[in-house]
Amino acid sequence: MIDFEKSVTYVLTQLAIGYRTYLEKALGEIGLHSGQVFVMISLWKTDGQSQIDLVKNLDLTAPTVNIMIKSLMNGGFVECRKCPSDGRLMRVFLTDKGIECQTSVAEQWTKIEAQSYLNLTETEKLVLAQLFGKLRENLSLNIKTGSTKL
Amino acid sequence: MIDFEKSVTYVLTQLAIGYRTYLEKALGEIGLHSGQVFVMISLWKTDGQSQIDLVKNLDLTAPTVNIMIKSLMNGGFVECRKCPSDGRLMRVFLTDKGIECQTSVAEQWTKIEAQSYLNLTETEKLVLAQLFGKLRENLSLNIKTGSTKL
DNA sequence: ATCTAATGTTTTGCAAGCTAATCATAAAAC
DNA sequence: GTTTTATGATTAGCTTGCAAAACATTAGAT
Repeated sequence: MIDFEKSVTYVLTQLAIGYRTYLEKALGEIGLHSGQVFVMISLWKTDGQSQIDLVKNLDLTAPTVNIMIKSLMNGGFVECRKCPSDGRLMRVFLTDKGIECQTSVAEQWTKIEAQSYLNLTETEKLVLAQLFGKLRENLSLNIKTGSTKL
Repeated sequence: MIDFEKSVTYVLTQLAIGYRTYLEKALGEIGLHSGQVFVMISLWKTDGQSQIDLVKNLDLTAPTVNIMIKSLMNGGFVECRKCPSDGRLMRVFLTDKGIECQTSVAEQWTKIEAQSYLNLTETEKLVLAQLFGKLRENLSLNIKTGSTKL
């Protein structure tokens, strides 16, 4: 019988909950939530994306992104404008507030990274990044091919 | 400026979403959901725990566990009995169905693990476990001491 | 030009996590 | 013995993720 608690699935899931808690606390003062910040990260890279762009870039679903954008609009971080050339598209643009808060977010983010890396050597950091890459490959393998059945 | 997308926080969060999706699909036929299965894993180890026991063992909050137990009761996986010696405690016991499904869950879980490990050597598996351990330490550090402020 | 397809957004309804507040019971103080 | 305090369970309300279905608009077929 498999030892659930030592499995990647188990440990990684637990870690992710921890990271979410950290993010919530770190972003609370800025006015962002743990999920919304990922939308911001994508917009800081490429402003004016449509929802479907964000869906693809963030690997989330349309309803998830849709709701997050609404919250971000309420918070004054982004604003939406219908694309004039294609009425279906809703382009999302950063407001000044949305642009400016990047610095604060980066600060908080850097602190969490530093804490994560507390007792890791440079080599270990590299190895971790590599292993994460492999895990991601392995998982997305089936997703991309569509054969999600296990 | 920090490269958000290459950070542990970012990558690990994305991975966790992937694992959740996998779990949902793998457990769907069994009738369990991705969160509930962690309660089951704890009960398979120690049956008859109270909610507060589960909260501590799973590192979750009381409301989260409370709702999961309700769902698990609805699904017929567990049943609850008030502790006769302490009326506050609600002990959670596995039903036959709850005990029996462990085999199926282990099967599915093993498949996900196998897929995770597809292109990893034995050494890499060990290193990954070690690194996960360190991350967990680093994160829970502040949590345990109470100084959650960043 | 019209009808159908496809594409993008939104709504609805669920599960999973949280905080804060409430209720029930037990333990402790007095 | 009564009151206060502490503990465990629950409720209410939020964010975040999903699937499925509905809606709006564009593109394609005829």
